[in-house]
Amino acid sequence: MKLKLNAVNLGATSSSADIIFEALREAIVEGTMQDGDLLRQDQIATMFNVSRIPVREALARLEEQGLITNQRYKGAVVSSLSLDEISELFEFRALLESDVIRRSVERISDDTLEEAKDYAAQFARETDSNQWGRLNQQFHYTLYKDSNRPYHLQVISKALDNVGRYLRAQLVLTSGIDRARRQHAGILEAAIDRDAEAAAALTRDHILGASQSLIEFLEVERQKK
Amino acid sequence: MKLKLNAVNLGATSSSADIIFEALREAIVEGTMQDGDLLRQDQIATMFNVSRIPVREALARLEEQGLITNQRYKGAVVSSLSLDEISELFEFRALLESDVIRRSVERISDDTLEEAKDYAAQFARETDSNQWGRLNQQFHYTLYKDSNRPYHLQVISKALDNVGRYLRAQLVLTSGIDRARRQHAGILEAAIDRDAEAAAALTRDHILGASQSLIEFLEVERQKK
DNA sequence: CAATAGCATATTGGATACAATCTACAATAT
DNA sequence: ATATTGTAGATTGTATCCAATATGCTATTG
Repeated sequence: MKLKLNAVNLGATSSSADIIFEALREAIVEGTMQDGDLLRQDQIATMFNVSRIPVREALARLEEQGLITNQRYKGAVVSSLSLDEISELFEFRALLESDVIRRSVERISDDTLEEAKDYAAQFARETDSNQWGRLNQQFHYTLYKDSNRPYHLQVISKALDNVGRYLRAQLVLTSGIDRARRQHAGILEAAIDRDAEAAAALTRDHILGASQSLIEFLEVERQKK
Repeated sequence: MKLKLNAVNLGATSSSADIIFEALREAIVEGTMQDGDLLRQDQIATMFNVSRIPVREALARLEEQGLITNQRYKGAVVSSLSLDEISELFEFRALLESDVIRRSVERISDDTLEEAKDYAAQFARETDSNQWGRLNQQFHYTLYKDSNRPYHLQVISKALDNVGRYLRAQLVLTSGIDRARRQHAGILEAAIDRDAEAAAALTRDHILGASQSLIEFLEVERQKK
């Protein structure tokens, strides 16, 4: 007989290391932890009420992602990116994301379009700047998801993690959010028209435009110091 | 006064975890360890004469790279890729590598061209199939290195790690190595002519061609089981 | 007083020890 | 005989402990 019980796969539960990794990753991506901030193993271990062992495993994975830098016997710091590195990351995203959206729009479903429309609307009306990063990402991701390119999406996601905290800074500039809204509308329209080439070109412009205004902003910002 | 001594940066020395990570990575990429092989922490620890702690950190990093898969309380196995996943990885490489070689050839130095020529010659005359993978990679890398795109190269490198063991299988097919030699000559010629577009197009064909013949090979191979 | 050496403390890297969980096989029941 | 339960050994996850190294302060020397 079939047991009537909503079971969860306990074998797939997260280890402490998984949970700590996710928490630290999010803190870095969201900007809660800033460039150059020190990560003390003991301090993190105490915060999560575990020993340093799982913390170290989480740190090893974060370093592999490029989010932190480890110096033997000295400790780990949140990586900081040079303007050149940031610029390269945006060009990387422009290349990949325009390719992915092209393939996605070619086969996009009506349901996915509805979902994207919804996120675009939420993004347009959201006033809390802390939500912008997440909503922006959800909008774009929705438009990519029918591409059937899981590896591409994973790589895009990692690249986004590495620029997330800088992107946020860019959106908070009022012109940043306004332009993002207009450009989202344009991309969405191209997707609705099933015009894959237009969607790809607009996505590319969207990313490179954000890059340019971010770089200009950071040049002034970093000059100050 | 300046001390006359060739010092090495001891602060940058590798931890045990680094060394174990590299060794395992190479074993997987080179195909010494096969798809589905189990990685026992204790066994690896004994081999390297350390405790399981650094082994676990190496495994955490390998999993982050996608080279192994970890199941809580069960252990780690070398990841195996479906034909779809392999196919996607080659398309990913085609996209990125053609972009990178385009930028690289635009500004390629004579020294770099000489180096590439040398690797192409070595690859053409090499009879030991164990060397093909390495020489193939060195040839391509040389042609990419003037691109000034370190992040792109790093991502390409990781993608290559994930298909390395399959690529090797493809090259060993006689038609694989022959075609690779011809195509390398073509790409090299385009680079010498500073024809970035041609180099990009040929690189793309080279990668997608290898993909197609590999997939055909694996379809037969996997059918057998 | 400046520069250096010596020392104390903090922090990381790794070994050992133990707890949680899995796996395979024996024991038992139907 | 087959299915289920119990148990032992193997393996992983984590805590605790020790060693190696870095950092900052104090003392000493010229």
